[in-house]
Amino acid sequence: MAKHDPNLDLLFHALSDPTRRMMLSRLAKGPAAVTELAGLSGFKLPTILRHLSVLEEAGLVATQKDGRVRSCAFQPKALQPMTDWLEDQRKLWEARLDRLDDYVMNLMKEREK
Amino acid sequence: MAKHDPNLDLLFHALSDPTRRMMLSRLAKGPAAVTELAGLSGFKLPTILRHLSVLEEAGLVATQKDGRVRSCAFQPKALQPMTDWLEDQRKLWEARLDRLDDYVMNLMKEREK
DNA sequence: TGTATAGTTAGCAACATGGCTAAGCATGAT
DNA sequence: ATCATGCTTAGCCATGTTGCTAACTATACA
Repeated sequence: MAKHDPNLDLLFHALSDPTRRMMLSRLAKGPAAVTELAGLSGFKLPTILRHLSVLEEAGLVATQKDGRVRSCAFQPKALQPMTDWLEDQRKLWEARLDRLDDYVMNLMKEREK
Repeated sequence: MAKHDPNLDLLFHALSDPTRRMMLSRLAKGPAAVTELAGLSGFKLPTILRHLSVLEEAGLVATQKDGRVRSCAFQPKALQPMTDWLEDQRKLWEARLDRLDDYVMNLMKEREK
């Protein structure tokens, strides 16, 4: 029940950009170098590096250098806080529906009297 | 297989702010007026209205005026594109693991020779 | 050693975001 | 009719984001 999870801010923000989502989709299929990601997106290298650092700060991508090439790898576990949040919301929503249900049932019982 | 879904941009962006997530959590429990949302957050009304419009544009909240009070309601269906995207990513990732698995199996078979 | 390749860094410009105050409008209560 | 309430709009300010170019570093290859 995190009141103000900065991790979620970073996660959702990272995913709110189509270029970053494209990068992630590529990386979900396997690791790739920065230049390949740049090629796929059509953006210049510095731009991609910035996006990459956003993804890294959100924990969605881990990178390491092999010689002069930086290899980027998708980190699926980083999505967990998001799915947890979704689940929390669903629970709230369903509890609400349950209460509504009770309410309606009571109304119907009252009517029968 | 949306190449550049602007809907997802709006969705993820809307969820990237803690104040907006707090508003959503409140609304998941049932409808509320703008003033109540402002009270919960501690921010001023205009600020909350701005957040509200972001949530509305993402389709996450629907509002309507009853007299002079605007009632806000959570729209859980709006989360669907996000869960779909998550599912797509998961598939990509698992396909990758499958290919890795095949690769390792082949390696082991080679070794047996 | 020299040259091409792969990143990296600094910094600029345009625009978006998130907070605010002040002033306005519409509705409900007296 | 008047006043309080609840929302709405306009506009300001500080900061963050997203693209770029230019200049730099570091590694591989000949």
